[in-house]
Amino acid sequence: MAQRPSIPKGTRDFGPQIMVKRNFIFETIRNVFKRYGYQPIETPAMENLTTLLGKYGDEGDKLLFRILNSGDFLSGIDTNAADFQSGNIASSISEKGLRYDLTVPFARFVVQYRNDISFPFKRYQIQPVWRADRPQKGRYREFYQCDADVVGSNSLLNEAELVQIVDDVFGQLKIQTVVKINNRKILAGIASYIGSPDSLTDITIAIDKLDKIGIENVNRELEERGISAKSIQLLQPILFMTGNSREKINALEGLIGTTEIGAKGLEEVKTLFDYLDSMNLNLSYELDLTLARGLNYYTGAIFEVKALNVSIGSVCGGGRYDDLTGIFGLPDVSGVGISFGADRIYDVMSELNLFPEKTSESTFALFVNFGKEEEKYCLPYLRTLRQAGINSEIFPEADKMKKQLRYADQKNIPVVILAGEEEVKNKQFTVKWMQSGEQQTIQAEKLVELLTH
RNA sequence: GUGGUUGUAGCUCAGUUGGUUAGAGCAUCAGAUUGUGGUUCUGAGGGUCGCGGGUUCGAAUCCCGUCUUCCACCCCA
Repeated sequence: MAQRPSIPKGTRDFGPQIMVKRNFIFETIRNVFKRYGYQPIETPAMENLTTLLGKYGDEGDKLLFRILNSGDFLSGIDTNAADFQSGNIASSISEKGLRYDLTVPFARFVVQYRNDISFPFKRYQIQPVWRADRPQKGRYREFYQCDADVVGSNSLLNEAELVQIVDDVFGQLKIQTVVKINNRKILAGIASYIGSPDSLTDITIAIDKLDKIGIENVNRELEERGISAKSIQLLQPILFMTGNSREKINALEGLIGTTEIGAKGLEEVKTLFDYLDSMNLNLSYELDLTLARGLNYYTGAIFEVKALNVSIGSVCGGGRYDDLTGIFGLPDVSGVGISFGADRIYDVMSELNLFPEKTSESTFALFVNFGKEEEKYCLPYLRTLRQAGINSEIFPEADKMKKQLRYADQKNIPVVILAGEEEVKNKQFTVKWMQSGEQQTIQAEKLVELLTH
């Protein structure tokens, strides 16, 4: 009754060759995080739904994977009731869900361990998250996020530092990127300026589509969403705004600078750009008013990093959240963070052929196995090589040499060490360099020396 | 969640208006070669034609459902 094995939609297996590359990405990001003084934490794959629900907006709630309660999950539920529908009983039969991102679990963590944490707290976290989205290229249902966050500090220096981290990471990975920067307070200022403070989300969604569908369609959509003609009129100069980041900021001051929240947002952005301008970054960064970012909890700066020259969208995103911990009972702790999408970074690097050839994770030397006596002869030297930090192995059975060399060839092992009857008798090894095919016979005690040079 | 798309050997793909026992290349394994891989030659194994149902004398081929893939919308890493 063997059935064809498979894995759920939108999930993937990773073989050894792929894992070497994935680990390269993880290690690069992890090392940068450490360099900036961030400390690691991990949280469970599943959280209580009360922790997760309502943090990501209606769309986000729909994309949460829910975990069915164990045991008789229908006990206590009237299956004959008139309102017996999935929507109504969902909360009764499921109380846990897979995490949707790392930021919300982190906020929960901070509140829960507030007495053990000294602020500002800088943490990094590299773990998978799950979204019940419809998969596409660069969009998976299980993927890794690499997050760095600072909580307990309002300073915009943190925002600047995160951009620096982005610069370091993508610099090391050799990916060309642009950081799009916006500020929720500016968006709120725009909404307030045009007299529709409650329509902030409608307006930002509409602005976001400007490039795609054009000004007329955007205006029509705003109208359909119930924005008044006067508001739309006031919005036009903002939609048509051109120039570089500084010019846009200056232009905005004459418009939304009159609103309290808009003025605050502009001031924050100016400060951030001042910091960034003094940092000698390699990547480019720009104010992008069309950047809205759906996550509900952002209140200040928002970032999105796009890789240049590829079809895949954003590879990194983040922003400031002033009251995420407040939801869990710890008010007045502001945080700001950034999240690298490892899987998309992988896709970008694949597409652009950016992975380095060399990998330190594979085997360097293989002892060919000629039989029981020869095995015994090799084992102490195998141990010595390993202790010297050389990745090495012995073929586990005395198969044909052809097969053993083939194994080395396919595993890309550069060095093969042969010890047959002759070598054992003379306390020697024959070392074969696979790439050139050259081989040399040396005294056994010279083996480590030869291979470490 | 809405609309479209894809699925034949491990991989990339052929497969005639519906017609015998579904093919090729690459990969795998074995041999040529008992201490030498990549090249070459010879041979072999490997298929519930995504899955389930229907139409038909007969289905990889036509119809319906379902799963999966990719794409657009939505949203996002």
